[in-house]
Amino acid sequence: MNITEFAAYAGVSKAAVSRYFNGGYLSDEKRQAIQKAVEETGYHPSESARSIRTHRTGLIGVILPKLSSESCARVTEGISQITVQEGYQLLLGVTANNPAKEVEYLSLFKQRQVDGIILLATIFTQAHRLAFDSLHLPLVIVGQQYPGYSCVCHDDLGAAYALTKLMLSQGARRPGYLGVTTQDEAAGKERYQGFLKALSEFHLRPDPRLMCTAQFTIDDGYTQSQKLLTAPRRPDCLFCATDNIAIGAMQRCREMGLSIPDEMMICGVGDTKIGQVAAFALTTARLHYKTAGIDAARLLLAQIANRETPSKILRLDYEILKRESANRQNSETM
Amino acid sequence: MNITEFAAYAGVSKAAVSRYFNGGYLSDEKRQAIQKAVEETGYHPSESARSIRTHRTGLIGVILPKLSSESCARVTEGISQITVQEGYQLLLGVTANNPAKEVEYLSLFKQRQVDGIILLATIFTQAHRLAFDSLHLPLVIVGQQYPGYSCVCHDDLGAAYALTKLMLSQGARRPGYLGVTTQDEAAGKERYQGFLKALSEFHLRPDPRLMCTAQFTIDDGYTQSQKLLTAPRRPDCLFCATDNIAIGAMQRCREMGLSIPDEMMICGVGDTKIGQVAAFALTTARLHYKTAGIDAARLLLAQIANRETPSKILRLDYEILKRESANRQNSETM
DNA sequence: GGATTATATGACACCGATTTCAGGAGGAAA
DNA sequence: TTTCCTCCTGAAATCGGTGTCATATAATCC
Repeated sequence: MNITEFAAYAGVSKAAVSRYFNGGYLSDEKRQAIQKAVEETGYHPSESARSIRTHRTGLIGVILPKLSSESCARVTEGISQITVQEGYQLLLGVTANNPAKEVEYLSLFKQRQVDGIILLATIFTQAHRLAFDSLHLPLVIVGQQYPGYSCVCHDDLGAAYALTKLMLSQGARRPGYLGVTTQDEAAGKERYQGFLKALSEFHLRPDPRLMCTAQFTIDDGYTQSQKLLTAPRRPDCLFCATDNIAIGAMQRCREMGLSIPDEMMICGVGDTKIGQVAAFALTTARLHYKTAGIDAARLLLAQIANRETPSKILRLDYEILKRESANRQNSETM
Repeated sequence: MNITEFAAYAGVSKAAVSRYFNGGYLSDEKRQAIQKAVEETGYHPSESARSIRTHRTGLIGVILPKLSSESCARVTEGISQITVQEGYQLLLGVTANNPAKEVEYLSLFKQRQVDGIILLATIFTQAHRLAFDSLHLPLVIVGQQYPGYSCVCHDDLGAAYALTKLMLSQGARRPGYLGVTTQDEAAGKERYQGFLKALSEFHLRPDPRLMCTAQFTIDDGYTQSQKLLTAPRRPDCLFCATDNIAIGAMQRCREMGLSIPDEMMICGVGDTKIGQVAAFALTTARLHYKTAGIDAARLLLAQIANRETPSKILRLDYEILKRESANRQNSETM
């Protein structure tokens, strides 16, 4: 049923019906007639038709690498919470960790004329720059910083620094590093720099033989940790760029019979569920994923409503959770 | 830029432009002219405008209780994989475990004229029945069975039966049950029946003092397990309706100093990451969540294309993963 | 050669809404 | 009584596309 039929059914004009749904002068008499007709027919205006006139779709695009990653899911849940309150609906773009697909979704969402886009960013390429600049749409980036656009990100450097320092201050002197690609500015480069900063504070030189990168998975944490743990002089503590990687490394340590935390301390970053229930509860930095989603959504809505500058940077803090995996009860120093 | 402006720019008629994007007779000459103009201007037709005529939006609605639940995320990832291939995009409705919101989203998505809906169902109410019947839209239900509609579900009864039997056949004689509300037909009622079936096969009577329900979380598994584990004669094995609950219960066991699996065997259902890395690797039934998403998407697409009956039931099987938490090396019987 | 068919074209009606606009009715102020 | 404002109304234009249709040309068939 369309507005013309419905208006006839209700005995009013199309304009009156439109005013009923969108506000505008309308006598009580007609208002009630329409309300009654709505109840009887279940009529509701077509979103497609209305967005063709209003140029707003009530849609927000969310682009993310993987749904089954707890951090992404939590960010998205934060986004959903806020946007739904304001009557928006979420359009999902899952890239399967393929940066080219991020760009593809930007354009796909643009075609669909979403009102704004939130990008859970991973790696930036030249194509990203072009896509951003030709987007002409409110955009908020989560997890990475990118000049000229609104971003919500974590204090990756600070968290990595604090965690590494925590291990060093408990006596570790041969720190190992199991990170992710430095193409990822936040989880790769920033956390690496945090690690280095802690080392230099303890007058330690980074040892390339004790450093390695992995994918964002438990499995690869397990696989890649082998090189480090079988090195001639193996590390006495291990900073891992994510909880998943840390869990994988920890499994390897258990298999090798290394005692945790005495022979080997381990840290992750993120504070996902998995670290809490591991054989040795994982020392990690809690990152505020859901808050990031909430803040990103608020920033985006403000941008849509033109209440906010389109390039505001929000940096969320972290919280160190000192648990078994890096907690030496009889540590010499604290 | 709209089609009229663009047609003028390219030096052709509106109809030619439409044919360019939708197929239809078009001379090479015009085709090239339009292609050139597209490259120069970046023009693309408005989805809203086209769906107003075609009555298809290229949108599929997915309604789910929680994004940060691994099982939901995996189903959704399966859905995304298939639908994206076919050029559809996903509209997300997160209900935060509120069945009323499921109904709300059904109507919201209908207003938006999505081409179909996939519902990761939890609990059915009277309102659901009404909403389903007045939907008039392709619909596939995942995780539960509902007569008259296409469903993709797991063999919940079979999995629970097999797991319980696995524990009983290793010598357990006082089985405990930590389930979820039986309002949930699949995870609640079916798994409960599977548990009972195994008991009766071993000529055991269910003991109400050893049975309890919990929410779907680790925390509540931990909380609710207390009653069972501090019962006068505590159980010697525990069937938990989900992995999360099992992990919570296992934490409690460790704290109480119960040796696993000798004093207490534990099972979960689902095979989520968390069970694999727990202190004692969790015995569980792998449910094929991603496959469920894939199948549901295929079913829905077939329904949209009118190639499939709207009430086909798919029941996926399971796979028992016998791990530490319920694996007595020296078990008397197998 | 005439009939048929395949290819190609653009004007125009149409999809289902919103918004403008001209104007009517009623009340208050001058 | 006139003027002005507010409240209310529906016809019509508009948004940006798609689909139909009448028409034209060229190729093919008998």
